[in-house]
Amino acid sequence: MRKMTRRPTHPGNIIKEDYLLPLSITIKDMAATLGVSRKTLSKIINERGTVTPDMALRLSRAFDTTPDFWLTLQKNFDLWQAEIASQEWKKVKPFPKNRLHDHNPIA
Amino acid sequence: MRKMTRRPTHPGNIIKEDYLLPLSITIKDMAATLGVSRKTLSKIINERGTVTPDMALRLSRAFDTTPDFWLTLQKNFDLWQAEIASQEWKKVKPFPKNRLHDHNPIA
DNA sequence: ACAAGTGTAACCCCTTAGGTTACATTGAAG
DNA sequence: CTTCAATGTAACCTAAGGGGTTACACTTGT
Repeated sequence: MRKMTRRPTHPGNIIKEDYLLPLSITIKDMAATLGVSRKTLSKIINERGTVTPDMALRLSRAFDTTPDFWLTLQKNFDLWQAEIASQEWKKVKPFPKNRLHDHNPIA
Repeated sequence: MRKMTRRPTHPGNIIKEDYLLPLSITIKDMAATLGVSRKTLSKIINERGTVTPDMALRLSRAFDTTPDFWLTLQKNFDLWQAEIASQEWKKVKPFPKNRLHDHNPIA
């Protein structure tokens, strides 16, 4: 199991680098196109906001991508955040593996 | 571009079918092992709760899986929910592709 | 009958997405 | 220099939701 050591790319960074700047469009106008407030898009682009499922759908429409692309970026970012936000989850003790068959039905 | 799929598998279903039942453990005990309340785990198993990043980390520890596995299941479920929860996102008009260089072949 | 496991409601606290409005700053255009 | 659009952001509001506890009704195995 690979552990993530560096901060994952925030979806806002992709929006900015690959769409906002190349298109030479303002945040204000892009927000209007996406049908969200300027604040919402601004927060995401400045990596202080979250790409919600609804936002991912809007981005996928606007930029001809998959909503999954955006949500995966956000998921990886959220996971990285959760890993460092608390250490409580590390106290969880694993169940004995000998009783598990991973994703196979029990014999 | 894949469209409307069936209702994605909820992570709670995986927990139940692949771990709870094979291990012959109670929700009460599993919740204790995960370090969450019975209510929280019960909701997830009955597909009324969400696997949060923190919960994904706990599940990954308990069942020797990756947190990503659980979060991806939840992400797909959330996306499916968002698609049918509202139609507003369909009103978003795409930006002209001819000026983008992202994941599409350049014209 | 009894006890355990369970779903769930009621109630609490806390966080957060997203909208509006307002304000200070920046930068470009005049 | 002046003007103004764009921007980041704070303040404020609403709605939603996660997660905890407690309590209650129901089911099932003993």
